[in-house]
Amino acid sequence: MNYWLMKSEPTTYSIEEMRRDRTCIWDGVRNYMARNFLQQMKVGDFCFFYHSNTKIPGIVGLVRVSEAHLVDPTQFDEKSPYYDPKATPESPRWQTVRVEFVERFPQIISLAELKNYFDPDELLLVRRGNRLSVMPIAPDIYDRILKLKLNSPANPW
DNA sequence: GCCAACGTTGGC
DNA sequence: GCCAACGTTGGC
Repeated sequence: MNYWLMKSEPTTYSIEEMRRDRTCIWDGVRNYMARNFLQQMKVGDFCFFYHSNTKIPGIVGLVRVSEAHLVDPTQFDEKSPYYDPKATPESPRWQTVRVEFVERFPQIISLAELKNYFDPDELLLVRRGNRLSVMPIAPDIYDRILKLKLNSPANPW
């Protein structure tokens, strides 16, 4: 079992939409390192759902991989903002996964809180200059984040 | 809105 | 293959 964190801007796709849809294809990732992590995901892996580029950035819920090794269909769609003219159905460039909703956390675990509790060497997310939208989470760090969720005082979101 | 950090592109 | 220019991410 592996653990991950995936970022989404809530104006693009939020945890509320994820809860409504129950499942979605995690399309639109156009960074090779992030794609390589997506390729390593297995059915049943857990992913933290992170809201980025918003007033209070942070982890807002949990999803689970329900299908692995999917071809991202948006790369072939000329009308999609994620269209990639260099990708063809014969040799696609971008793979991804389908995820299913698990839970929306009662409180956000804010980036500020995560920075307080974790060192940059344990959690990629709080490493300076990090821009990865898909990243691995070590199992022990995953457990500690879940405990934070239970213990963290109510904060606004 | 600013800007640091970083990835990508393309000329050479 | 180098590297300057440019575009994007995303916190603040």
